[in-house]
Amino acid sequence: MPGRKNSVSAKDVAARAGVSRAAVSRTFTPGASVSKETRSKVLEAAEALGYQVNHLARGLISRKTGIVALIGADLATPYRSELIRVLTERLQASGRVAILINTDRSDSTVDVALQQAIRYRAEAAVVLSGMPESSISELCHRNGLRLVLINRDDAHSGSVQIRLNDAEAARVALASFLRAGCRRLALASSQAGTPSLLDRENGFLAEAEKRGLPVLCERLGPTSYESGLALGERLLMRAERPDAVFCTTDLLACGVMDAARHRFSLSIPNDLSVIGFDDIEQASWDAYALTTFRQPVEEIGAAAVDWLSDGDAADGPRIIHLTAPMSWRKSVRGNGK
Amino acid sequence: MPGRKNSVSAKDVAARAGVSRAAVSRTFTPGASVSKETRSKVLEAAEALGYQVNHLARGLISRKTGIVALIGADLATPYRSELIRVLTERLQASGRVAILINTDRSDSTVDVALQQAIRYRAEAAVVLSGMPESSISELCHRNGLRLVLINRDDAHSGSVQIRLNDAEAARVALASFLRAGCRRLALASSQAGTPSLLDRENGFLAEAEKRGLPVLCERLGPTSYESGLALGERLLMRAERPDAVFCTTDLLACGVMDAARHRFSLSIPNDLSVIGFDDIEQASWDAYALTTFRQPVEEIGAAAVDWLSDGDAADGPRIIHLTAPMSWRKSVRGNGK
DNA sequence: TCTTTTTTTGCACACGTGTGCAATGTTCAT
DNA sequence: ATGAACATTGCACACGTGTGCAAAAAAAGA
Repeated sequence: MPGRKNSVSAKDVAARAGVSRAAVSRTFTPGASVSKETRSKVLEAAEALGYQVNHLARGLISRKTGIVALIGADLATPYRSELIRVLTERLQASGRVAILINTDRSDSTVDVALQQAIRYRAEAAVVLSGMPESSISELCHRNGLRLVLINRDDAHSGSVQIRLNDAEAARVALASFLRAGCRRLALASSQAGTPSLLDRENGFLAEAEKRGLPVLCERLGPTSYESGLALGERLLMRAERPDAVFCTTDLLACGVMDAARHRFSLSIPNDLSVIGFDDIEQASWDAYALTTFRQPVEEIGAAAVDWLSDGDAADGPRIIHLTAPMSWRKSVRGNGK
Repeated sequence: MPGRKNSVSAKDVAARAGVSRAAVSRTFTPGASVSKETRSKVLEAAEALGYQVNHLARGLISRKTGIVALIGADLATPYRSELIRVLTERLQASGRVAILINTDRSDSTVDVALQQAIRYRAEAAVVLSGMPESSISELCHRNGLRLVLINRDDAHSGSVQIRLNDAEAARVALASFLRAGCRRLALASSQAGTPSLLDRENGFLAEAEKRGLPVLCERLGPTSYESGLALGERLLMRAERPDAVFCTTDLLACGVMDAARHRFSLSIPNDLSVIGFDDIEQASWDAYALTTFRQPVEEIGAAAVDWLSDGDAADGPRIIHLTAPMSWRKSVRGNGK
């Protein structure tokens, strides 16, 4: 009588098929020993009753829940949402399921998110932003929760980091500006101060200093379009106006470009060259045609899921390095050669 | 010895605190009867061991998993990702957790997504796009999975629909064009043919017909920026070029605007007025300043989560109507009055 | 046909938790 | 001091599943 209670269980199916409950369990367990005959009887009964294996109970006994937590802030941001799309797709393809946990920008909420992941016995947590406190990281390790840290540093045991060549990309950006004939350089960033942002900032500044070039530098607010607008206004109001701005994020770059065009009537790239980072979808829109560095989201997703599937192949901390290739469009003078 | 196995359980905590396992369970169950003294002993031991309640086991026994599935396609789209952000936030605030399931645009993948939701004994599934087949919908009902359908029609028992005043908004768009002095009207939409898109299309066309006005009508591809570009080219190549385009989606509108500006050198709103729908973030960017209708995402999220919390207050099918207010910017001539 | 090998099946236990029930300990009014 | 009312605690069962183990059945070999 699975009728009006809640959900139908293996016992119900077994009763209807006239077999033991174990036979039902084995039918839905790949590689278990069931005869063709009972298998088909079970499948028929399951179909008729609308039976679905309870993954919670299965995870309870087999210690494999198939759950992976995605933890991050600013989930609706273009780059972040794209990354989430890729990760969920690849996790599903590998038979897992993603739970999505929203944090604000404070690190402490990352900690409570991780605790939530532990409560649901997630196999792993992918941290997209913010840094777990090291004590929590230890807690995760003790509870068998593996950690994937994207664009963070300072990993602990039982976790991977996935990192990009941020500093290198920033150096390429600088070289591109110089090749285009730009001389009054500027750097625009947010105040978020995440490791990847810092690498981009420092990469750009260090290279400029090595070449003895001054850089106009502004940092402002969160990483958003509005911050970009404000950054653009601040930079372009300066006495000697920059003719090239490296923005540590495409969102900032879009804001800077709009400020230049609509509030200073400048033409891009004639009056101002701009380079961003992330290659969000809007960067390819005609209104921006932004030269930028492409986040290798597919590769990041593949690397993360592959590492999860590797079992305990490498138990120590690991670092995976990926590269963000330049995507040349029309926001910098010349053709990039 | 919780040491090197997997995770620490209530039994371990009980042993360390010198109490029964039931006491541990009660300590972490709000409203259960525990003395101050044992409670603190338990909490101390739990802290020391890094104990986290196993929500899977808890859900198994109490039939309340706290899991809600979000199911949809095009997860990285601005409107979709914003909705997901709101839903995850509100679900978390109500003590639940969201699992995110990606589908492609075919309805059959929605069905397998729902089965996945059942397997994890989700309390409810929020369907953001695509339509579950009615047999699957029945399966959900039988397994106690409640359904929230956003901008779909044809609901079954034990489910809510959340719908917008799409047709009404389309009529307002038409009226705004006329008030601005536009006469050569056009409609741009994708071929997705979802209920909300159809309502917007038909609302616009029906109102135009009632007033005896012809409408240039194009439908093309999926709902994306690229489709908008192509739609813009098609419409603006016509012999008598439209001076107003209602786009059923902001993404389409952005494409149409860029086509008009960068491929036909038209000025907006002087040569062409544009109205969109959704109010994605980019609509407010200076490059677009798009007049559009705001998706009440916060209200949608609140309505969905409230309905979940209502228990079985209303068991029959329900429909919640929300309105999308107009957001007046600068892509239509005049000031909207 | 009889023995040996292999496959299939059911029983029973385990996973980690919530909770009814009875027993025990505590408070309070009389 | 005594009984009643009450708070606290432990036992044991239940939730739905996977799987080792032994029994049974089937297949294979002689």
